[in-house]
Amino acid sequence: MDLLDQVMMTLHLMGMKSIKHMCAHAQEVFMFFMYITEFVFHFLLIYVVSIFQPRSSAPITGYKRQRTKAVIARGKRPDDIISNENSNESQAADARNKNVEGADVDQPPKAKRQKTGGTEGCRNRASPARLFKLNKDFVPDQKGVIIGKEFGGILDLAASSMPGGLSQWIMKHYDPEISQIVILERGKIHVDAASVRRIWGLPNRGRKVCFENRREITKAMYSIYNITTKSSPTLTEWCKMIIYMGGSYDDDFVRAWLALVFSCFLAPSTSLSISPKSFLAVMDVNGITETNICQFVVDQLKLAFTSGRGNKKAVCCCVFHLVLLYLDSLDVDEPIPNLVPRVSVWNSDLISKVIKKDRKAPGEYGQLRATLPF
DNA sequence: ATGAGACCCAACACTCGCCC
DNA sequence: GGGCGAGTGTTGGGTCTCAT
Repeated sequence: MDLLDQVMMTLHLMGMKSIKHMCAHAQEVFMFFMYITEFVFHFLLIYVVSIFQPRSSAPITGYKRQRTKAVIARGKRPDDIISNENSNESQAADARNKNVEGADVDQPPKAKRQKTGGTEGCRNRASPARLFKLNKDFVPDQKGVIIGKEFGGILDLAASSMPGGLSQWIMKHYDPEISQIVILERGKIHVDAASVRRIWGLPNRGRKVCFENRREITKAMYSIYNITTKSSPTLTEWCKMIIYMGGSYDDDFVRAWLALVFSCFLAPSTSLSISPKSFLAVMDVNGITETNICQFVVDQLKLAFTSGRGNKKAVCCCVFHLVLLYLDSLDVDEPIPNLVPRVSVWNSDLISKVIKKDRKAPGEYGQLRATLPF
């Protein structure tokens, strides 16, 4: 609230009526004088408090602190980030920001730092964050049934976010025609069902995954989970529903969790609702181990990157698999456990450490040697 | 009804540069 | 050189609109 708002509110609270009316009676002149004095006192008090009040009540620790209003008001978005171009507009915008914060108007804007990568290309809609958060709170019995369905690799997800720069770089080097990550002068990494099995430990045998809308299956799922809304529940609502199951580890729990895995990680759409396409694949919980999930992941990657979809802004497949596959092929000069599925090894710390070593330049990777036969 | 895409928002992570 | 404040970039989750 700015100073003017505070003054207006004070006036309102003090019940300021018509001054003319107040002066109508001589004996009230003194009262009016007192009133004005009180008003001025309030004004000064508010002004002094506004000067000394802290900008945020949050504790200031390192770089984790509240931003000033000018920055908080509107976060940077991909379209805004034209950062390294020294355009007049961006410099003017910088100057405006500084003005808001009371900085010296005549100072030239500081040079912007280099971009480190990010979302200037396709935006990956498959995020491990939601699953990472949800999985943390599962009880051992719930984890047990998921492991029993050979989806334990998803539970082992040790990284809470995608390394943006590297994933953008890898997406540029993925060739869907031959299903390989092709890095010039270094070789190729095969993206096949066996690689998905090695990284994620998902089922790699049996029938093809049916990933399509079936009205009767959707109806049945809605009935099981008591969904009465016409439209699909959002992923957030779906997660809450799983949490509210309160540690239950029956088929309904597994089915709901699997639908989430498909909808937000293995084959996400740009929509943030649970995808009814996944219902057909997960309806038969006991048959999921006889469904070739590994091949499905590979097929989804191919589909997402085929030429006809090249102009899309969002990539709806498991890009994280490409990232882990690449990282796992590098010769890192430090001991990395030889566990499977490999996803359990690659936690956020290790990923960022290796990425740092592999970075050639902002947005460019390939510094480390590869150990796998390219 | 559903998915695709653009845009929005906020929290967090990172880097730079000042100051001691 | 290290701590810290401030600015900037990244990311995940959201809404809305439009096409199918």
